[in-house]
Amino acid sequence: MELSKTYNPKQVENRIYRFWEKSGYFNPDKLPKRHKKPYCIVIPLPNITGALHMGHALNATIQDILIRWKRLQGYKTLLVPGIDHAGIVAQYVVEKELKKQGLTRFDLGREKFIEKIWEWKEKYGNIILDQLKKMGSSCDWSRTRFTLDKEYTEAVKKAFLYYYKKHWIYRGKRVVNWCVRCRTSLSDLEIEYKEEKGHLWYIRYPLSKTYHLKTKTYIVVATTRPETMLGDTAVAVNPNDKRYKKLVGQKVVLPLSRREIPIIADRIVDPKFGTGAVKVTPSHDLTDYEISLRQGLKSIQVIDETGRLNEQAPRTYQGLKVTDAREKIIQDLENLGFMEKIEDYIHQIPKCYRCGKTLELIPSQQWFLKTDKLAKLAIKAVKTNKVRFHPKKWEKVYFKWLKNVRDWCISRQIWWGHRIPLKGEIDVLDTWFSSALWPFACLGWPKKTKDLKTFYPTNVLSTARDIINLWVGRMIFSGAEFMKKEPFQDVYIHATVLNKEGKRMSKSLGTGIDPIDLIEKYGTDATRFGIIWQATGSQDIRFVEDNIKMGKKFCNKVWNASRFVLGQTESAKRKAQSAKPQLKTQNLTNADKKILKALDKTIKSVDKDLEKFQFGRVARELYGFFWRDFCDVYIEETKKQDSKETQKILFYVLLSSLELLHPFMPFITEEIYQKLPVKNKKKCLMVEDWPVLKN
RNA sequence: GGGCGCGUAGCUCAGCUGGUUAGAGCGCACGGUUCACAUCCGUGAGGUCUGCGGUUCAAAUCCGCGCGUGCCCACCA
Repeated sequence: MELSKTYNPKQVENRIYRFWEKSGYFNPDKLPKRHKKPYCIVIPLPNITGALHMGHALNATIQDILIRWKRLQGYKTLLVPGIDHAGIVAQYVVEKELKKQGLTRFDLGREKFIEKIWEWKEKYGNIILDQLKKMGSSCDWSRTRFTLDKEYTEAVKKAFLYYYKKHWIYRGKRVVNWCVRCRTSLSDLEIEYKEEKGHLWYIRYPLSKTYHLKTKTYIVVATTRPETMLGDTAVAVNPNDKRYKKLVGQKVVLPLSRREIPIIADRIVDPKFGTGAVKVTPSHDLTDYEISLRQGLKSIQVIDETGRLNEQAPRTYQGLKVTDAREKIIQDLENLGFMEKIEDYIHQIPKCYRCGKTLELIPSQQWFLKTDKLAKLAIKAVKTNKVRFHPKKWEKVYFKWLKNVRDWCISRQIWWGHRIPLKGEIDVLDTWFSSALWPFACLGWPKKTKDLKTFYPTNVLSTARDIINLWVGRMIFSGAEFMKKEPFQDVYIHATVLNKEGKRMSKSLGTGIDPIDLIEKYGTDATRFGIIWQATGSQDIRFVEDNIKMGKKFCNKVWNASRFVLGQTESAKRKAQSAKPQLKTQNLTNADKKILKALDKTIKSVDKDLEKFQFGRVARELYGFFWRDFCDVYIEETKKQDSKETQKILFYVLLSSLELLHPFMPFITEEIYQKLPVKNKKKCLMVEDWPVLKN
């Protein structure tokens, strides 16, 4: 039972992973009987278009550390894997494929197109799960769920109809964010703002009684979007603005359209911005829409769903794309003398979070979920400490959104997703509507399954900060509403992985690093250890490969120390050592006592810090203990002392170390364990007993 | 505009509720080992802990302001 001279992760990892899968221990039902108390984590649903990036690698490691640690402690552990159908995203990817053949989804028709996405899903949908396996994740693959599978679809239907009967879902024509490329509405959270250089155009709106410009009988409005003026239905000023007091109630004639519109007063207008007078376009601006509701203004839609000007616009602009219409309108305004001045202006432009296209705001018939009561449930859950954020500061982000939340636009005009379960409806639901149900739907809800009873509520949710509102908040209120219990106790928000320059890793920018490449180069254990080493506090991680190298060297150290102990322990070759030897305290040397004390201290702090999600700190503790205390000091000391006790201690400390290290570097520790002559050996290190304090 | 972070050795970062000569990994210099170590061990150089001010017997650690930097939110058109 000797260990090879060097550790070769490539030869070991696949074999060990298959061995674990065969053991059945990823499945809580197949764990030894003593594993009683449930401990469950549901993984953040990766979407079917996804590939593993460093953020996933970090999160996969974190979740697996927690699960393996609890499994060693004798918990009945379950890590639930799943894939999200990712409505807009998946549809976008497949549409892009079609485009290469010169086709659109409309050429194929709904049925055919959905078939295509399913085909695509079968082909690529499991890639990310395979990559999680490579990371060593001990998910119970027999419980893998897909958010569009039959049972999950039932859960979504049930949830929708429940809200519908409760009158929390309603239909209405509202101004929504609209992507003209994806041809669908988007929720507030699906918008990404991008800073762009633009202009602030100052346009003269002449007073109607004197429709001419010479005597300065006009009011100047400032706008970043002159083309929307065709849909203006008022000009608004602040009620306290003395400059315009006399004009309120009068009318102006809208240039180009030559419609008469009123000058009104509304408190939302900031007198300090621009000229203090703002054009009001209720159909294409949210603030303006709200003004129109307050003031009873009508709404004229001039931009249609394809991003072109419609028949409500003057004939010369009809059919033009928004950007072209803008050019022409600016030109016309200048020619006619309506343009006062133009300033450079940098502002945030709303973009579709998937295709990146600039969004339009247009009035549209959509389904909404009332969120006031649900938001209160979500707030209460955290306020009463039923759900705790780690680090706590993220509560602020959470509360802030929930306190200002608008009703949730849950309908999407795409084809890939859950059909709205009402007669005659052709829209599908927002992907996040289904993922909000994940912690209980993945366990079988609405059926009253054994899993649901055993594992709900789950214990920890570990995820990235950018979906605190998009996902975490919605899971919390869904759980509170449907299960009458919050879906998890602890929410761990892990650090964001940046590149060395401090920029977010991004495939499109070419700044991403593929963890699979690192695994190829250094092995999974080294990659896990290296990335977790940097996961301290909530500080974002500037990824450097040096840490992975360090992880590899550490693996080498663990391997060689094990070889040494195996070689030294003569008796080990003949008979199994007791995992928990009776150590005679009176015969111990100072070095013996010291290492045992250091081990106890390490066990204690590892437990304590894992409870607090201090993963990086634990990695350092383990590293320091094993390399410095055990290898550099104790092993060197044992070369000078010779006794049976020493051998027992060597063996005992090594075994305990392997157990402690196993959650962090599962493969190498399992491989070594398999070669150790341990008395009452378990089938896997994975289900060994977690070390206990000696004193 | 509001909010949240960050700024500690050449690089990436630890340093919890303030208290002995400020730590790790990588890198660097010197020496040793190669009978656990595709290496490892030992020793060492290197930091006015972003700047200024304050609280304190005592501050990298708490407070204020400035500078630099990153992120999130927002109905300044």
